[in-house]
Amino acid sequence: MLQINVIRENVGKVLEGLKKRNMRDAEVLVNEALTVDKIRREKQKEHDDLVGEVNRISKEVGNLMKSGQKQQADEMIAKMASNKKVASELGQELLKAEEELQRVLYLIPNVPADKVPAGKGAEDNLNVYQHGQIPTLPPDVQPHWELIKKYDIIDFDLGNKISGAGFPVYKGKGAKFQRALINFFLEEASRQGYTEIQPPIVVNKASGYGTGQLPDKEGQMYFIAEDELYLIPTAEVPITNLYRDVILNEQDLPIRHVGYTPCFRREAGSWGAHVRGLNRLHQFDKVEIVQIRKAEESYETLEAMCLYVQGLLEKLELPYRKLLLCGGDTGFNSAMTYDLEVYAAAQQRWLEVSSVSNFETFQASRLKLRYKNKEGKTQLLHTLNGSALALPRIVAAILENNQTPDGIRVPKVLVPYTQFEMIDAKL
RNA sequence: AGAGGAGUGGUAGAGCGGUUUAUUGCACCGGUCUUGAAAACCGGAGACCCUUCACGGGGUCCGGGGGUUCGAAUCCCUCCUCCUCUGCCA
Repeated sequence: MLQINVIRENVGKVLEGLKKRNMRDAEVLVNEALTVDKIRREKQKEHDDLVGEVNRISKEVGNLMKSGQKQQADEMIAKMASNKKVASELGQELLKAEEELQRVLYLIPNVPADKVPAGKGAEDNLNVYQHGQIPTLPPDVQPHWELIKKYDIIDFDLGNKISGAGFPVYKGKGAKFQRALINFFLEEASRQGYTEIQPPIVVNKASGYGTGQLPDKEGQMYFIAEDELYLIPTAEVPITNLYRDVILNEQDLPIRHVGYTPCFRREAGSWGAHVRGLNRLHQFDKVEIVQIRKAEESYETLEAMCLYVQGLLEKLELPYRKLLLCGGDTGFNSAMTYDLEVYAAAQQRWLEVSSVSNFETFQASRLKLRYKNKEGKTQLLHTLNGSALALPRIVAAILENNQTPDGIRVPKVLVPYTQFEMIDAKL
């Protein structure tokens, strides 16, 4: 959520930034917010002045009562009755204005950073870096959805039976490979100084609002109506919300966390032609890194986090490219996002495996996540996160790129975790 | 899940309708003393909103929400969380 005082003081810059997102009604929303804010401030002042007077008179009544001047007290009470009524009405109006302002602010996305290019969608993203050789595979190369059947490691039919589409069952070496990847990612992050967190995988409404999934992505999360809980779409939600309503001390910073969780996404309306096999799932595993930083160091941190994820891809021997997302493709909450995509040689497609974002104060202002600086002033912090990494497409790329006549070659760095070097015959 | 008890500032813990602008201890910060520190003494300290160039002023906050009252931390309703006992269960 953008802060209203920031919008008020930088209308031009905010509008110019939002233009890069190629969104139609930015100006309308911003103007609406400013109008409601003006009303809110007027009501606040009227209300406070009146309540202040009522408070003063109440105190006098107390004194009169105590000194036994009941009649005079009663007179003052009578005189105050109308003031009280007006104050209560003003209070209602103020509340309404505040709610209205909140509602509008929730609809305004983050302002993209200066470096973010304007653009409509994926075609306008900037390819800023590419690494690794695109593998040349023999003509009889198989896509991963064939390979998982050949070696009986991931079973979509079984998942269909017990749950539904998009809930695969991992079996044998397939299951062990998942576990190996999760452990590898967690260990690598720990070694870099990230503190491991194992959070709940359901969250309440307040957490959904805290990181911005609500109200923007209401229909995209699984919801348990009976207990009013949401299945998390990413570990970002519970981990970042650990710091909701928190004022940190400067010496507590920076905060660096890593966590593994399954992630749940309804993906309503997003199944298309290229969605096969592991490319898109309702439930998948992901290791997420989260950082909380002071404003002045957040962009440096974004680059560092990105380089860390790139390092993981290099250790896994996967060819990848790094995209700086354009305004239109940058998520609602993010000020700047890099996507990392690996090349899956059989599909001959780039698959997004990580998204690393700086949210600046957008989440922090919803979360009320602040720190006390050296001067003793409380300031909003910046939040950042990135996938490090999401498993299914990594698995897809490794299966496709590393296939040999004898089976799938496990990347060297994973062998200590898998305890096997090839995914071949059934276990 | 049922019965009972409890939620107050960083923490412990008083207050249970009107000198509460929330007592006090500890922890914290500043000062005096000291070469420095400790001790002692003195002082300070929260968050949010509105207003002001600023100094300052006003309002809100005692788990959340609602109510009673001229006046609520204090009384009532409701929800949440924690503790004890009982039940159930990985």
